[in-house]
Amino acid sequence: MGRMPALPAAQLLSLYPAMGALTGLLLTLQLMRCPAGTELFRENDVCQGFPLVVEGEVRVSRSAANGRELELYRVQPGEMCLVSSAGLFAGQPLSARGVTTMETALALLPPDDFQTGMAHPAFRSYVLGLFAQRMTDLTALIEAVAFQRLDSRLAAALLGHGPQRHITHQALADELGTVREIVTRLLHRFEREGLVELSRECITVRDSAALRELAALQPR
Amino acid sequence: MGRMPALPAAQLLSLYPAMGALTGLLLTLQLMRCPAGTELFRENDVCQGFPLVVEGEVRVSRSAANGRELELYRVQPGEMCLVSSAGLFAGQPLSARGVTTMETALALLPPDDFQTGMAHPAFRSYVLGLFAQRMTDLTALIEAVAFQRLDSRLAAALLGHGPQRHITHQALADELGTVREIVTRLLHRFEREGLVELSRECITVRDSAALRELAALQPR
DNA sequence: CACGTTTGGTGACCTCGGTCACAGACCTGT
DNA sequence: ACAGGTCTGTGACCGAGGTCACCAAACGTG
Repeated sequence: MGRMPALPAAQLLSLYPAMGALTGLLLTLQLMRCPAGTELFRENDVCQGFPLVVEGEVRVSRSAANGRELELYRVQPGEMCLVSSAGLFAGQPLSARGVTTMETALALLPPDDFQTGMAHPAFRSYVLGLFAQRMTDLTALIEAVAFQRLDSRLAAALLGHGPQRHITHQALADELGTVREIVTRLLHRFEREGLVELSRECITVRDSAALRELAALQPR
Repeated sequence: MGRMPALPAAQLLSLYPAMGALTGLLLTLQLMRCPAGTELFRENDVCQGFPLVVEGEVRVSRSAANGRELELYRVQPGEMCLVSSAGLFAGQPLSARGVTTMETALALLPPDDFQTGMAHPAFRSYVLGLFAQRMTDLTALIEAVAFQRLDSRLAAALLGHGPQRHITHQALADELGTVREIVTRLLHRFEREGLVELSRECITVRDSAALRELAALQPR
Protein backbone atom coordinates (compact mmCIF):
# COMPACT_ATOMS: atom_id res chain seq x y z
CA MET A 1 0.00 0.00 0.00
CA GLY A 2 1.45 3.34 -1.00
CA ARG A 3 1.90 6.29 1.30
CA MET A 4 -0.86 8.77 1.37
CA PRO A 5 -0.48 12.35 2.48
CA ALA A 6 -1.92 12.67 5.96
CA LEU A 7 -5.43 14.01 5.95
CA PRO A 8 -6.03 17.10 8.05
CA ALA A 9 -8.33 15.21 10.42
CA ALA A 10 -5.84 12.41 10.92
CA GLN A 11 -3.05 14.87 11.53
CA LEU A 12 -5.18 16.78 13.99
CA LEU A 13 -6.16 13.63 15.83
CA SER A 14 -2.63 12.48 16.29
CA LEU A 15 -1.65 15.88 17.62
CA TYR A 16 -4.80 16.39 19.65
CA PRO A 17 -5.76 13.00 21.04
CA ALA A 18 -8.07 14.84 23.40
CA MET A 19 -10.29 15.51 20.43
CA GLY A 20 -10.95 11.85 19.85
CA ALA A 21 -14.63 12.29 20.58
CA LEU A 22 -14.87 15.11 18.10
CA THR A 23 -14.02 13.41 14.88
CA GLY A 24 -17.11 14.69 13.12
CA LEU A 25 -16.27 18.20 14.12
CA LEU A 26 -12.67 17.81 13.06
CA LEU A 27 -13.68 16.97 9.54
CA THR A 28 -15.26 20.38 9.13
CA LEU A 29 -12.09 22.24 10.04
CA GLN A 30 -10.06 23.86 7.34
CA LEU A 31 -6.32 23.66 7.48
CA MET A 32 -4.65 26.96 6.79
CA ARG A 33 -1.03 27.37 5.79
CA CYS A 34 0.91 30.55 6.18
CA PRO A 35 4.53 31.48 5.64
CA ALA A 36 6.93 32.58 8.35
CA GLY A 37 6.30 36.06 9.62
CA THR A 38 2.54 36.09 9.10
CA GLU A 39 0.78 38.20 11.67
CA LEU A 40 -2.11 36.07 12.89
CA PHE A 41 -3.49 38.56 15.37
CA ARG A 42 -2.68 41.90 16.96
CA GLU A 43 -3.30 43.66 20.24
CA ASN A 44 -6.89 44.92 20.42
CA ASP A 45 -8.12 42.69 17.65
CA VAL A 46 -11.36 40.93 18.30
CA CYS A 47 -10.84 37.24 18.68
CA GLN A 48 -12.10 34.94 15.94
CA GLY A 49 -11.62 31.51 17.40
CA PHE A 50 -9.08 29.08 18.72
CA PRO A 51 -6.07 28.52 16.53
CA LEU A 52 -4.78 24.96 16.70
CA VAL A 53 -1.18 24.79 15.60
CA VAL A 54 -0.63 21.71 13.47
CA GLU A 55 2.83 22.45 12.13
CA GLY A 56 5.27 25.27 12.71
CA GLU A 57 5.24 27.76 15.57
CA VAL A 58 3.47 30.92 16.67
CA ARG A 59 5.26 33.54 18.70
CA VAL A 60 3.02 35.46 21.07
CA SER A 61 4.38 38.78 22.22
CA ARG A 62 3.40 42.08 23.66
CA SER A 63 4.80 45.35 22.41
CA ALA A 64 5.13 48.67 24.13
CA ALA A 65 4.76 52.27 23.13
CA ASN A 66 8.43 52.95 22.51
CA GLY A 67 8.65 50.09 20.05
CA ARG A 68 10.11 47.60 22.45
CA GLU A 69 8.71 44.14 22.49
CA LEU A 70 8.63 41.15 24.83
CA GLU A 71 7.88 37.56 24.01
CA LEU A 72 5.23 35.94 26.20
CA TYR A 73 5.44 32.38 24.91
CA ARG A 74 5.42 30.23 21.81
CA VAL A 75 2.65 27.95 20.65
CA GLN A 76 3.90 24.61 19.39
CA PRO A 77 2.18 21.94 17.33
CA GLY A 78 -0.45 20.21 19.46
CA GLU A 79 -1.26 23.36 21.38
CA MET A 80 -3.91 26.01 21.18
CA CYS A 81 -3.35 29.69 21.51
CA LEU A 82 -5.18 30.71 24.64
CA VAL A 83 -4.33 34.37 24.98
CA SER A 84 -6.22 34.84 21.79
CA SER A 85 -9.13 32.86 23.14
CA ALA A 86 -9.11 34.71 26.42
CA GLY A 87 -10.86 37.52 24.64
CA LEU A 88 -13.78 35.26 23.86
CA PHE A 89 -14.60 34.40 27.44
CA ALA A 90 -13.97 37.68 29.11
CA GLY A 91 -15.29 39.70 26.19
CA GLN A 92 -12.05 41.60 25.96
CA PRO A 93 -10.00 42.53 22.96
CA LEU A 94 -6.77 40.61 22.57
CA SER A 95 -3.86 41.61 24.71
CA ALA A 96 -1.05 40.28 22.58
CA ARG A 97 0.27 39.81 19.11
CA GLY A 98 0.81 36.51 17.34
CA VAL A 99 3.28 35.98 14.52
CA THR A 100 4.41 32.76 12.90
CA THR A 101 8.14 32.10 13.26
CA MET A 102 8.20 29.62 10.40
CA GLU A 103 5.95 28.13 7.79
CA THR A 104 2.95 27.13 9.85
CA ALA A 105 -0.22 25.11 9.38
CA LEU A 106 -3.16 25.82 11.61
CA ALA A 107 -6.83 25.12 12.01
CA LEU A 108 -9.21 27.67 13.42
CA LEU A 109 -11.70 26.16 15.82
CA PRO A 110 -14.80 28.39 15.88
CA PRO A 111 -16.19 29.39 19.30
CA ASP A 112 -19.27 27.20 18.91
CA ASP A 113 -17.21 24.15 18.15
CA PHE A 114 -15.05 24.95 21.10
CA GLN A 115 -18.10 24.95 23.33
CA THR A 116 -19.14 21.65 21.84
CA GLY A 117 -15.70 20.28 22.56
CA MET A 118 -15.82 21.42 26.14
CA ALA A 119 -18.72 19.06 26.74
CA HIS A 120 -16.21 16.22 26.48
CA PRO A 121 -14.11 15.48 29.56
CA ALA A 122 -10.95 14.65 27.64
CA PHE A 123 -11.04 17.88 25.72
CA ARG A 124 -11.84 19.80 28.90
CA SER A 125 -8.88 18.49 30.78
CA TYR A 126 -6.67 19.11 27.79
CA VAL A 127 -7.76 22.76 27.66
CA LEU A 128 -7.47 23.22 31.40
CA GLY A 129 -4.01 21.71 31.26
CA LEU A 130 -3.00 24.23 28.63
CA PHE A 131 -4.39 27.09 30.67
CA ALA A 132 -2.57 25.90 33.74
CA GLN A 133 0.68 25.57 31.84
CA ARG A 134 0.39 29.07 30.45
CA MET A 135 -0.35 30.53 33.85
CA THR A 136 2.74 28.88 35.22
CA ASP A 137 4.80 30.11 32.31
CA LEU A 138 3.50 33.64 32.68
CA THR A 139 4.20 33.82 36.38
CA ALA A 140 7.69 32.50 35.72
CA LEU A 141 8.15 35.22 33.14
CA ILE A 142 6.94 37.83 35.60
CA GLU A 143 9.46 36.62 38.10
CA ALA A 144 12.23 36.71 35.51
CA VAL A 145 11.41 40.20 34.33
CA ALA A 146 11.00 41.52 37.84
CA PHE A 147 13.90 39.85 39.61
CA GLN A 148 16.47 38.46 37.21
CA ARG A 149 19.32 40.24 35.57
CA LEU A 150 19.48 40.48 31.86
CA ASP A 151 22.65 38.42 31.47
CA SER A 152 20.88 35.63 33.31
CA ARG A 153 17.87 35.81 31.05
CA LEU A 154 19.99 36.05 27.94
CA ALA A 155 21.93 32.98 28.99
CA ALA A 156 18.64 31.14 29.45
CA ALA A 157 17.50 32.26 26.01
CA LEU A 158 20.60 30.72 24.44
CA LEU A 159 20.00 27.31 25.96
CA GLY A 160 17.58 24.70 24.75
CA HIS A 161 17.93 25.55 21.09
CA GLY A 162 20.58 23.09 20.14
CA PRO A 163 24.27 23.93 19.86
CA GLN A 164 23.65 27.13 17.95
CA ARG A 165 20.98 29.73 17.52
CA HIS A 166 20.47 31.40 14.21
CA ILE A 167 19.02 34.74 15.18
CA THR A 168 19.75 38.45 15.02
CA HIS A 169 20.62 40.48 18.09
CA GLN A 170 17.51 42.55 17.51
CA ALA A 171 15.30 39.47 17.57
CA LEU A 172 16.89 38.34 20.82
CA ALA A 173 16.29 41.77 22.27
CA ASP A 174 12.62 41.51 21.29
CA GLU A 175 12.45 38.15 22.96
CA LEU A 176 13.82 39.54 26.20
CA GLY A 177 12.13 42.92 26.13
CA THR A 178 15.32 44.94 25.84
CA VAL A 179 17.23 46.73 23.06
CA ARG A 180 19.76 45.58 20.54
CA GLU A 181 22.81 47.32 21.98
CA ILE A 182 22.45 45.59 25.32
CA VAL A 183 22.22 42.18 23.70
CA THR A 184 25.31 42.90 21.62
CA ARG A 185 27.17 44.09 24.68
CA LEU A 186 26.28 41.05 26.76
CA LEU A 187 26.96 38.60 23.96
CA HIS A 188 30.43 40.02 23.58
CA ARG A 189 31.01 39.67 27.26
CA PHE A 190 29.93 36.03 26.94
CA GLU A 191 32.31 35.61 24.04
CA ARG A 192 35.24 37.12 25.95
CA GLU A 193 34.47 34.69 28.76
CA GLY A 194 34.42 31.78 26.32
CA LEU A 195 30.75 30.96 26.78
CA VAL A 196 29.76 31.46 23.16
CA GLU A 197 31.15 32.13 19.74
CA LEU A 198 29.62 34.76 17.53
CA SER A 199 29.16 35.19 13.85
CA ARG A 200 26.61 36.93 11.73
CA GLU A 201 23.13 35.84 12.78
CA CYS A 202 24.57 32.89 14.57
CA ILE A 203 25.46 32.25 18.18
CA THR A 204 27.28 29.04 18.97
CA VAL A 205 27.15 27.75 22.50
CA ARG A 206 30.65 26.80 23.67
CA ASP A 207 30.19 26.27 27.39
CA SER A 208 26.64 25.32 28.11
CA ALA A 209 27.40 24.39 31.71
CA ALA A 210 28.57 27.91 32.47
CA LEU A 211 25.57 29.33 30.66
CA ARG A 212 23.24 27.20 32.72
CA GLU A 213 24.91 28.42 35.85
CA LEU A 214 24.47 32.02 34.75
CA ALA A 215 20.87 31.34 33.85
CA ALA A 216 20.15 29.94 37.28
CA LEU A 217 18.01 32.49 38.98
CA GLN A 218 20.21 35.02 40.69
CA PRO A 219 18.90 38.24 42.18
CA ARG A 220 19.67 41.55 40.57
CA MET B 1 -40.60 37.09 59.04
CA GLY B 2 -37.37 37.55 60.96
CA ARG B 3 -33.94 37.72 59.44
CA MET B 4 -31.97 34.55 59.36
CA PRO B 5 -28.23 34.33 59.04
CA ALA B 6 -27.42 33.39 55.46
CA LEU B 7 -26.69 29.72 55.05
CA PRO B 8 -23.39 28.83 53.42
CA ALA B 9 -25.10 27.34 50.38
CA ALA B 10 -27.30 30.38 49.90
CA GLN B 11 -24.33 32.70 50.24
CA LEU B 12 -22.35 30.66 47.78
CA LEU B 13 -25.17 30.61 45.29
CA SER B 14 -25.64 34.33 45.33
CA LEU B 15 -21.92 34.82 44.77
CA TYR B 16 -21.54 32.01 42.28
CA PRO B 17 -24.70 31.97 40.21
CA ALA B 18 -22.84 29.76 37.77
CA MET B 19 -23.16 26.99 40.34
CA GLY B 20 -26.91 27.00 40.16
CA ALA B 21 -26.96 23.48 38.81
CA LEU B 22 -24.75 22.29 41.62
CA THR B 23 -26.89 22.94 44.64
CA GLY B 24 -26.51 19.42 45.93
CA LEU B 25 -22.80 19.69 45.72
CA LEU B 26 -22.77 23.05 47.39
CA LEU B 27 -24.47 21.69 50.44
CA THR B 28 -21.51 19.43 51.08
CA LEU B 29 -19.01 22.25 51.14
CA GLN B 30 -17.63 23.45 54.41
CA LEU B 31 -17.17 27.11 54.97
CA MET B 32 -13.84 27.96 56.51
CA ARG B 33 -13.05 31.22 58.24
CA CYS B 34 -9.58 32.53 58.74
CA PRO B 35 -8.17 35.75 60.13
CA ALA B 36 -6.18 38.30 58.16
CA GLY B 37 -2.66 37.18 57.35
CA THR B 38 -3.36 33.47 57.15
CA GLU B 39 -1.09 31.75 54.67
CA LEU B 40 -3.39 29.58 52.57
CA PHE B 41 -0.73 28.15 50.30
CA ARG B 42 2.95 28.53 49.46
CA GLU B 43 5.19 28.10 46.45
CA ASN B 44 5.85 24.43 45.79
CA ASP B 45 2.94 23.25 47.86
CA VAL B 46 0.82 20.57 46.32
CA CYS B 47 -2.59 21.86 45.46
CA GLN B 48 -5.56 20.65 47.50
CA GLY B 49 -8.51 22.04 45.60
CA PHE B 50 -10.18 25.18 44.42
CA PRO B 51 -10.65 27.84 47.04
CA LEU B 52 -13.84 29.82 46.55
CA VAL B 53 -13.63 33.17 48.30
CA VAL B 54 -16.94 33.98 49.95
CA GLU B 55 -15.91 36.96 52.03
CA GLY B 56 -12.65 38.84 52.39
CA GLU B 57 -9.69 38.77 50.05
CA VAL B 58 -6.71 36.61 49.15
CA ARG B 59 -3.49 38.15 47.97
CA VAL B 60 -1.52 35.99 45.56
CA SER B 61 2.13 36.82 45.24
CA ARG B 62 5.45 35.45 44.20
CA SER B 63 8.59 35.95 46.21
CA ALA B 64 12.21 35.92 45.15
CA ALA B 65 15.43 34.68 46.64
CA ASN B 66 16.57 38.01 48.05
CA GLY B 67 13.36 38.37 50.02
CA ARG B 68 11.65 40.64 47.58
CA GLU B 69 8.06 39.99 46.70
CA LEU B 70 5.64 40.88 43.93
CA GLU B 71 1.88 40.73 44.00
CA LEU B 72 0.31 38.85 41.11
CA TYR B 73 -3.35 39.55 41.81
CA ARG B 74 -6.04 39.44 44.45
CA VAL B 75 -8.93 37.05 44.67
CA GLN B 76 -12.21 38.71 45.58
CA PRO B 77 -15.47 37.23 46.80
CA GLY B 78 -17.18 35.39 43.97
CA GLU B 79 -13.88 34.29 42.46
CA MET B 80 -11.78 31.16 42.57
CA CYS B 81 -8.07 31.02 42.95
CA LEU B 82 -6.77 29.55 39.74
CA VAL B 83 -3.03 29.71 40.17
CA SER B 84 -3.53 27.28 42.96
CA SER B 85 -5.65 25.09 40.74
CA ALA B 86 -3.20 25.27 37.89
CA GLY B 87 -1.14 22.72 39.72
CA LEU B 88 -3.97 20.20 39.55
CA PHE B 89 -4.22 20.18 35.78
CA ALA B 90 -0.63 20.42 34.82
CA GLY B 91 0.52 18.28 37.70
CA GLN B 92 2.88 20.98 38.86
CA PRO B 93 3.51 22.30 42.32
CA LEU B 94 2.12 25.74 43.03
CA SER B 95 4.00 28.70 41.68
CA ALA B 96 2.74 31.34 44.08
CA ARG B 97 1.82 32.15 47.63
CA GLY B 98 -1.63 33.04 48.91
CA VAL B 99 -2.28 35.06 52.02
CA THR B 100 -5.53 36.55 53.30
CA THR B 101 -5.47 40.33 53.55
CA MET B 102 -8.43 40.43 55.92
CA GLU B 103 -10.77 38.12 57.78
CA THR B 104 -11.81 35.76 55.04
CA ALA B 105 -14.37 33.03 54.55
CA LEU B 106 -13.74 30.40 51.93
CA ALA B 107 -14.94 27.06 50.72
CA LEU B 108 -12.60 24.49 49.31
CA LEU B 109 -14.01 22.76 46.25
CA PRO B 110 -12.36 19.34 45.97
CA PRO B 111 -10.96 18.34 42.56
CA ASP B 112 -13.65 15.73 41.98
CA ASP B 113 -16.41 18.21 42.61
CA PHE B 114 -14.70 20.63 40.30
CA GLN B 115 -14.77 18.02 37.56
CA THR B 116 -18.43 17.44 38.25
CA GLY B 117 -19.05 21.15 38.00
CA MET B 118 -17.26 21.37 34.70
CA ALA B 119 -19.91 19.15 33.18
CA HIS B 120 -22.29 22.11 33.45
CA PRO B 121 -22.01 24.77 30.77
CA ALA B 122 -22.68 27.68 33.10
CA PHE B 123 -19.94 26.64 35.45
CA ARG B 124 -17.59 26.03 32.55
CA SER B 125 -18.00 29.43 31.09
CA TYR B 126 -17.61 30.95 34.51
CA VAL B 127 -14.31 29.15 35.02
CA LEU B 128 -13.06 29.95 31.55
CA GLY B 129 -13.97 33.58 32.10
CA LEU B 130 -11.89 33.60 35.26
CA PHE B 131 -8.96 32.03 33.48
CA ALA B 132 -9.20 34.53 30.67
CA GLN B 133 -9.36 37.43 33.08
CA ARG B 134 -6.29 36.21 34.93
CA MET B 135 -4.33 35.77 31.74
CA THR B 136 -5.15 39.30 30.75
CA ASP B 137 -4.18 40.57 34.18
CA LEU B 138 -0.93 38.67 34.15
CA THR B 139 0.10 39.92 30.72
CA ALA B 140 -0.73 43.45 31.83
CA LEU B 141 1.47 42.94 34.86
CA ILE B 142 4.27 41.65 32.67
CA GLU B 143 4.02 44.73 30.54
CA ALA B 144 4.04 46.96 33.61
CA VAL B 145 7.06 45.29 35.16
CA ALA B 146 8.95 45.22 31.89
CA PHE B 147 8.17 48.63 30.48
CA GLN B 148 6.77 51.00 33.07
CA ARG B 149 8.65 53.14 35.49
CA LEU B 150 8.16 52.66 39.16
CA ASP B 151 6.62 56.06 39.79
CA SER B 152 3.99 55.18 37.22
CA ARG B 153 3.24 51.88 38.84
CA LEU B 154 3.19 53.39 42.31
CA ALA B 155 0.75 56.04 41.16
CA ALA B 156 -1.46 53.30 39.78
CA ALA B 157 -1.27 51.43 43.06
CA LEU B 158 -2.57 54.47 44.92
CA LEU B 159 -5.65 54.81 42.76
CA GLY B 160 -8.83 52.80 43.02
CA HIS B 161 -8.67 52.38 46.77
CA GLY B 162 -10.79 55.31 47.80
CA PRO B 163 -9.41 58.63 48.94
CA GLN B 164 -6.81 57.09 51.18
CA ARG B 165 -4.84 53.92 51.53
CA HIS B 166 -3.98 52.58 54.90
CA ILE B 167 -0.79 50.66 54.23
CA THR B 168 2.88 50.60 55.12
CA HIS B 169 5.59 51.52 52.67
CA GLN B 170 6.98 48.03 52.98
CA ALA B 171 3.65 46.50 51.97
CA LEU B 172 3.47 48.79 48.95
CA ALA B 173 6.98 47.76 48.01
CA ASP B 174 5.93 44.11 48.19
CA GLU B 175 2.99 44.88 45.98
CA LEU B 176 5.21 46.45 43.35
CA GLY B 177 8.18 44.15 43.65
CA THR B 178 10.61 46.77 44.90
CA VAL B 179 12.07 47.82 48.26
CA ARG B 180 10.86 50.09 51.00
CA GLU B 181 13.33 52.93 50.49
CA ILE B 182 12.27 53.46 46.91
CA VAL B 183 8.61 53.64 47.86
CA THR B 184 9.39 56.16 50.58
CA ARG B 185 11.48 58.22 48.20
CA LEU B 186 8.82 58.30 45.50
CA LEU B 187 5.99 58.98 47.91
CA HIS B 188 7.86 62.00 49.19
CA ARG B 189 8.36 63.24 45.69
CA PHE B 190 4.61 62.84 45.18
CA GLU B 191 4.01 64.77 48.38
CA ARG B 192 6.32 67.60 47.35
CA GLU B 193 4.41 67.80 44.08
CA GLY B 194 1.11 67.93 45.95
CA LEU B 195 -0.20 64.62 44.65
CA VAL B 196 -0.60 62.98 48.03
CA GLU B 197 -0.40 63.66 51.71
CA LEU B 198 1.45 61.31 54.01
CA SER B 199 1.08 60.21 57.54
CA ARG B 200 1.92 57.03 59.38
CA GLU B 201 0.49 54.04 57.52
CA CYS B 202 -1.79 56.31 55.58
CA ILE B 203 -1.53 57.86 52.15
CA THR B 204 -4.17 60.40 51.22
CA VAL B 205 -4.74 61.10 47.54
CA ARG B 206 -4.85 64.83 46.93
CA ASP B 207 -4.68 65.11 43.15
CA SER B 208 -6.06 61.96 41.61
CA ALA B 209 -6.11 63.47 38.12
CA ALA B 210 -2.36 64.01 38.21
CA LEU B 211 -1.85 60.54 39.62
CA ARG B 212 -3.87 59.03 36.83
CA GLU B 213 -1.79 60.90 34.31
CA LEU B 214 1.39 59.59 35.90
CA ALA B 215 -0.04 56.10 35.97
CA ALA B 216 -0.85 56.24 32.28
CA LEU B 217 1.61 53.92 30.65
CA GLN B 218 4.71 55.85 29.83
CA PRO B 219 7.91 54.21 28.62
CA ARG B 220 10.93 54.10 30.82
C1' DC C 1 30.84 46.13 -9.48
C1' DA C 2 28.27 49.79 -7.11
C1' DC C 3 24.77 50.67 -4.20
C1' DG C 4 21.51 50.48 -0.53
C1' DT C 5 19.98 47.60 3.29
C1' DT C 6 20.64 44.67 7.32
C1' DT C 7 23.28 43.49 10.87
C1' DG C 8 26.72 44.22 14.22
C1' DG C 9 30.22 47.04 17.16
C1' DT C 10 31.35 50.71 20.27
C1' DG C 11 32.09 54.53 23.47
C1' DA C 12 30.19 58.56 26.04
C1' DC C 13 26.80 59.54 28.87
C1' DC C 14 22.60 59.29 31.88
C1' DT C 15 19.28 57.84 35.16
C1' DC C 16 16.47 54.78 37.61
C1' DG C 17 16.29 51.69 40.98
C1' DG C 18 18.77 49.37 44.57
C1' DT C 19 22.01 49.02 48.69
C1' DC C 20 23.79 50.37 53.04
C1' DA C 21 23.94 52.45 57.21
C1' DC C 22 22.08 55.12 59.79
C1' DA C 23 18.63 58.01 62.94
C1' DG C 24 14.33 59.59 64.38
C1' DA C 25 9.38 58.88 65.31
C1' DC C 26 5.76 56.43 66.95
C1' DC C 27 3.50 52.87 69.43
C1' DT C 28 2.81 49.24 73.14
C1' DG C 29 3.35 46.79 77.23
C1' DT C 30 5.07 46.70 81.88
C1' DA D 1 9.08 56.25 82.10
C1' DC D 2 11.74 53.21 79.53
C1' DA D 3 12.47 49.33 76.63
C1' DG D 4 11.78 47.23 72.47
C1' DG D 5 9.17 46.73 68.51
C1' DT D 6 7.60 48.68 63.98
C1' DC D 7 7.49 52.28 60.89
C1' DT D 8 9.60 56.23 58.35
C1' DG D 9 13.26 59.56 56.63
C1' DT D 10 17.61 60.30 54.44
C1' DG D 11 22.10 60.78 52.22
C1' DA D 12 26.20 58.55 49.96
C1' DC D 13 27.10 55.50 46.72
C1' DC D 14 26.71 52.09 42.92
C1' DG D 15 25.75 49.63 38.86
C1' DA D 16 22.66 47.61 35.35
C1' DG D 17 20.41 48.87 31.66
C1' DG D 18 19.07 52.34 28.28
C1' DT D 19 19.98 56.18 24.85
C1' DC D 20 22.47 58.39 21.28
C1' DA D 21 25.34 58.84 17.63
C1' DC D 22 28.01 57.00 15.07
C1' DC D 23 30.74 53.63 12.04
C1' DA D 24 31.93 49.23 9.82
C1' DA D 25 31.18 44.95 8.09
C1' DA D 26 28.41 41.69 5.46
C1' DC D 27 24.90 40.87 2.33
C1' DG D 28 22.08 40.85 -1.97
C1' DT D 29 20.37 42.78 -6.05
C1' DG D 30 20.26 45.22 -10.35
